[in-house]
Amino acid sequence: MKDRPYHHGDLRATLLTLAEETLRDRGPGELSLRELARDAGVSPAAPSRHFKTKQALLDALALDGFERLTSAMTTVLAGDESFAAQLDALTRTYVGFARENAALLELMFARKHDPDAPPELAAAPKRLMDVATRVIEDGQRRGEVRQGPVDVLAVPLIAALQGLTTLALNGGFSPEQMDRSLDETIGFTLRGFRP
Amino acid sequence: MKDRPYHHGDLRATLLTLAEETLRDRGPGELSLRELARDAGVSPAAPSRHFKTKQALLDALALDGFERLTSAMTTVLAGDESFAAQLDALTRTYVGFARENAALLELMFARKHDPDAPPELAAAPKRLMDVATRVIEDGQRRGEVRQGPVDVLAVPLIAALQGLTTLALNGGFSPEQMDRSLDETIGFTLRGFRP
DNA sequence: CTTCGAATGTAAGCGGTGATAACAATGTAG
DNA sequence: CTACATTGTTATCACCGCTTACATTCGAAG
Repeated sequence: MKDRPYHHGDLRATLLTLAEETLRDRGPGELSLRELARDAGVSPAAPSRHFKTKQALLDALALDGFERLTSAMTTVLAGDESFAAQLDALTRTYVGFARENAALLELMFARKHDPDAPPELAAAPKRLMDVATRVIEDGQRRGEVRQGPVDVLAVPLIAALQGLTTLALNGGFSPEQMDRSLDETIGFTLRGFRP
Repeated sequence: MKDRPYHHGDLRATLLTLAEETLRDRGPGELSLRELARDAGVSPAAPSRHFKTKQALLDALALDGFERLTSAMTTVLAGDESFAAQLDALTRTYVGFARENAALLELMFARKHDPDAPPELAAAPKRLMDVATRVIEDGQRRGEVRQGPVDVLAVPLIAALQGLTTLALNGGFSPEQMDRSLDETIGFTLRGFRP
């Protein structure tokens, strides 16, 4: 029954999976390395081999979240539809991710990663914005978006998305309000970008 | 030397002050009730008389933050200037607050206050949005803002502000980038509201 | 003024935590 | 086969939030 092998074999991945579960349904801060170790069936000190510190575990989680969100937003932009359609898709993907990974998204944008976070993590938001940048460039090329430096234009977009979700999670919105606000924000953004 | 009175006299306020200091320059999570007690020169269990739990202390901090921000935004709208001017003032006040109270703002919008937070705290974001709502109503009355339900229209505004600040804090912006993005966001919002 | 209850602080201790150091088992490259 | 690197274990430290039982002080009613 208890002849578990001395080496777990895949502890790092297991820890990440378990951590994300706990994050999802009990929030960050409820996350304990010792508990993860227990759940994984290893000793309390074992996780330190893979994550020198608890913050490192959180950083890894956040980084993975950025990658998943960025990739989701990228793949949804495959076709060459109108700017309005792309914007709509982008927004709904973002909000969808936020709905299903609320705590993770919060972790991703929490200011805990300062000031000396792993460089990849520090660069992750930038890569997210690059997706928005591409959409805007496309729109400009089609004449559907007014001219201007794309990297600056992209800020209000991501900001609106991020703000909308944190507002939705904390502002005490009903789902219907959230949906209306979502539509409103899309239309709002569209107007803001109009030539 | 050590004939401190048995009763501190103003422990609750002292704790809040110390807590906000720690919050400001060491971030949340670094905040320890025991340490606060030490700094206040009081026994480790003393704070529990004023804040039954650590979360209660954080909630009080967040609530105070909401009140300060709301009041700051309200007072800056005294005159009856144009919508553009009011929007500008509102935005700069918000961002100014964010700059000076980064960790506090994060705390205010952190999803830790769920699902059974003190009702006043749950209502605080709503009151913040009410300020934005008033500005929008004014704008509509002047014909400077397009028609529509104000409570829905206000969402993109606050969302953009909140998103902009969290992006600024975590997105690795330089101050100049932040300023440009701020201007861009104001202009963006103005366009979005245009009739 | 005295008394007595409420408010506030203290002392002690519980279970839990993250981190580290010293040691043991396993995998792997030469 | 052997030496080394990796991964897990054991033991321990300092700290934490919280609770219970007790001490002191304050303030108001008699």
